Amino acid sequence: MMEHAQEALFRPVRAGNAFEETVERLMQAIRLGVVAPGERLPSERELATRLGVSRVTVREAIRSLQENNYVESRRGRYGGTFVNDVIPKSAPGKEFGDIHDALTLRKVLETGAAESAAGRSLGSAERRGLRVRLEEASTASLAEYRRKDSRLHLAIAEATGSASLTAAVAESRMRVNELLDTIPLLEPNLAHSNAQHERIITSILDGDPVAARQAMAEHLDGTASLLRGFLV
Amino acid sequence: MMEHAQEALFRPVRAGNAFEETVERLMQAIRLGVVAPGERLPSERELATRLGVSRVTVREAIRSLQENNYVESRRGRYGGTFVNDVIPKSAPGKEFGDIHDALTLRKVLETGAAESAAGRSLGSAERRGLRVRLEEASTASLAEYRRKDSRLHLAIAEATGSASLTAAVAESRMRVNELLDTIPLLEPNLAHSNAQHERIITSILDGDPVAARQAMAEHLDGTASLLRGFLV
DNA sequence: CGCCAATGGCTCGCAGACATACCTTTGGAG
DNA sequence: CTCCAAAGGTATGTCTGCGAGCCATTGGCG
Repeated sequence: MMEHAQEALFRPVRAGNAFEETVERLMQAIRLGVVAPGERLPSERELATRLGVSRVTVREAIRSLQENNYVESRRGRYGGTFVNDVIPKSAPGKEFGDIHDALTLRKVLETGAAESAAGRSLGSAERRGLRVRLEEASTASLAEYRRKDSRLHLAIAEATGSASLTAAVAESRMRVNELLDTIPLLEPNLAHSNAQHERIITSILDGDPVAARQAMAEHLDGTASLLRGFLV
Repeated sequence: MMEHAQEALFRPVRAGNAFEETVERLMQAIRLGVVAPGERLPSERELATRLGVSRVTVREAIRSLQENNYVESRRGRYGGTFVNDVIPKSAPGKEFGDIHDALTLRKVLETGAAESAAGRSLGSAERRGLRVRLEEASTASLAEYRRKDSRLHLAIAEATGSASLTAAVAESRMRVNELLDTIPLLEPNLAHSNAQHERIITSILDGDPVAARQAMAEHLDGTASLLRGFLV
């Protein structure tokens, strides 16, 4: 019997209860900037349908986000639940094994996504989307950088045309962002990142998978060593 | 708002109910050969703990496997639930989008895993494990090939030292295996695969990430084009 | 031979999540 | 000005899954 493979296969079937999972997803959408501050979340009924949970559970999750000041709800038609500007922080407490695990998975997923995206023939809408995200990230302030950065990386994953891969990248980024939130973000890092983003997107749009992978790998290695340095 | 990233983030929070998820996991362990025919599954109590579900749910899942002749249970000390030799088949019914999705994710994960494994300094136990799995796969009969093949690929994922990556590979393989089960497996494919496995493992043991990735990519492209040919 | 530890087999009450229905608020359309 | 569609807010009965405990069976150990 393969002892180690069992650890992967016999891991818990559900990350938490329906409520916790739902909170986690909504947090992801907000922290990754998929729904920006000031924007509206889908309606409770729509979220319930799409997330596959009851509306009661969605409401409990939203309530918990309200109490932590992530969102505000307004009633009536054209009402809804809106994302606030202030985004609270989370606490650290990670172990080395977690860091290796998270960074290994991220590198595999994101370098693979970059290569895969570069290998496809992208539609004009997709090409424009990538350029827009790149522009947004490059002009972002320090405060909003992490969110714009995530949106760019998610756009790259989407450009692979694989929903599973996009979902995996989103989850992976959440894990890594939790780690990144515990270390400072400095202007020089930001400038460096922007230059790397430029190279990645150019390579993808040029249809050069090797260059895209290479550029993404260098980009990720930067934050990876930063993390290892700060946290170990 | 990023419309497409939402599809990934607002996907259902739970794949199915606890029972279905549990059946799925046990099926994975069996179909991927992590628990071989004749071997015993962990006890119900242990599975309940590790899978994070109640023992009642584990028992219902096992019951369903029994009814489909995957396993048999024996009571008493040194009893347990044992995997049968006969492994029933599943029905097809896939769409093109699913295939692209599954194959894209698999390629990203497995080429990444091969490269990552080759980039680590492996312990002697890990090196031996890889050689054993390679030997097992190369001497496998047609009937047992898929299982031995999966065990080898899982061993490669494990060699990255990332539990998340291993879990992702396991899930990805299950999806692709479902597709592979619908097309014939021929002797020439098998011989070809074995040669490729040889190259992959050699590259990993030699610590050559570029060669390992390249070899894995070629290996996967083989079955990928086979699949696209048969199913589209 | 008898004990007993570890396994599968079984039952019952509770808590979480669900489906459904209805109420309240709001602002644009007519 | 009225209406009403669409959003959040609330209540209730049902059911799945869980926890915990106990029973039944088996084979090795003393």
